[in-house]
Amino acid sequence: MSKYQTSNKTQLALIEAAGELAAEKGFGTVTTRAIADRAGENIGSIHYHFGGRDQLLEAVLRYVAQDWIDNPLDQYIADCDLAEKTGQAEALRRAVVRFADMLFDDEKPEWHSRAVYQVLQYPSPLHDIFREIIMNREHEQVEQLLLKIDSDLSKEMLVLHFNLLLSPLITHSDYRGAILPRLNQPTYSREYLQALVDQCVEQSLLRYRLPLD
Amino acid sequence: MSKYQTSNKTQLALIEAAGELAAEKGFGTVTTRAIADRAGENIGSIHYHFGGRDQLLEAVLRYVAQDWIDNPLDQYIADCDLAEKTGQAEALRRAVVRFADMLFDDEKPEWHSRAVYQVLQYPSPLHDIFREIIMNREHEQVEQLLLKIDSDLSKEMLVLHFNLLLSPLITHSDYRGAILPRLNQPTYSREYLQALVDQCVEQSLLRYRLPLD
DNA sequence: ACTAAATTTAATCGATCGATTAAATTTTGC
DNA sequence: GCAAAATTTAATCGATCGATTAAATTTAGT
Repeated sequence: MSKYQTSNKTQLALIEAAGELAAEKGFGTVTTRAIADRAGENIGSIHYHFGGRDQLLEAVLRYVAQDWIDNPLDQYIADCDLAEKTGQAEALRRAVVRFADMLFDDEKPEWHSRAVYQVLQYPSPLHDIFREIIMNREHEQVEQLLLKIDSDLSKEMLVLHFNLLLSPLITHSDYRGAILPRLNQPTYSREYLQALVDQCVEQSLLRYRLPLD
Repeated sequence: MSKYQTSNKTQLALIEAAGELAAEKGFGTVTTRAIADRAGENIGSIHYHFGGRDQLLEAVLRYVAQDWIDNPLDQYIADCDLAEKTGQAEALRRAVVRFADMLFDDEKPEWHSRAVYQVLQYPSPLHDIFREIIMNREHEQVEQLLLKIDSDLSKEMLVLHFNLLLSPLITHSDYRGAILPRLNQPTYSREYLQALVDQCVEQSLLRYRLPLD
């Protein structure tokens, strides 16, 4: 298995087609036929390469997860002096910028961010896999930073503050289909995203009484 | 049509069953058989009373929407003097409290809030209906308040600030299946929700330089 | 209680789902 | 370029989907 060159190309085409469709219609409603059609491949190849529909969707999740794993927060804030208030403020900003990059960077296919978070909405095997391979790591990275800023935060409050910091980004990703029409824009403009990031950063800097600049 | 007493009871049972299932698995994956089974009714009744699966799901949406329509923001902040900073601050708090009540009040069935926002995630007829009957009204109410607080806000920035104000509540509703396990709690505790609301209010009071108390 | 209308029920329709199979084709090492 | 392995393909499987139908039952006015 997986000996010939064409195998990889087929698998990638199926993953990308499945990811696109999942982003458009949701993981639960994507059919093997629609995937095969968009990928220009055969239904049988889904089962040959992945074992079935569910395993292909899991592969989609792991494919996107790799992008998050390859860009850990640690490497974004490696040169920040977390002992200093100004270093903490800069690290907080970079945490927001990184998260926004992961969700809105237009060099990434849109389905990367669209496909990811939705699996958290309902109980499913994919839900558990996502929590294990992405969400836990993301929370731990951010919570580690928040603890440097305020060591009094309990485990409960760390969960809350994770959401206070990043939920505007998450809602802008999840509900872009509802928000963009209100903005009369086809995609978020660079200026709008900049304002979004700035406001996320500012309100957290205010919350932790860190220097605004 | 709709002449006998039993008709209303059957329709309500079907709406509630469909709402529960939609909240659990998503609108797209709910089947007529599952709805009929949970409601203790017959599949044929779905088509008899509503015309089909899609129309029943639309009825579910309108049923929940009525709860939002019956509790407009205006009546929550009617006695706030929006000309005064303290009145603006109090109105902002009540806007957050109201939204949290709509999403987390445990006197409402959980599926009310779980079912609502998910339809905004993908293009669909339900998506458009929801935007028309709920989302536009909610945005207008909050944006009207925000304009009283800061009349310089552009239409674009009003959209952004709506999300800055309320997105922590939205993510806590949408992702409760992912957040609650991190809190090791079956449901959000009263204390946690209080902290969530307080933080939402505080960060917006700080943003608009309104008095904290 | 009778009757006509409204509602509920069980059975069945064609379409489409994920999955499987065996044959056809392509790829790679030699 | 040959042979063996890997991959792709088309056809088909049973299960389940939303929808429909006609018969059975229930309801409400008289």
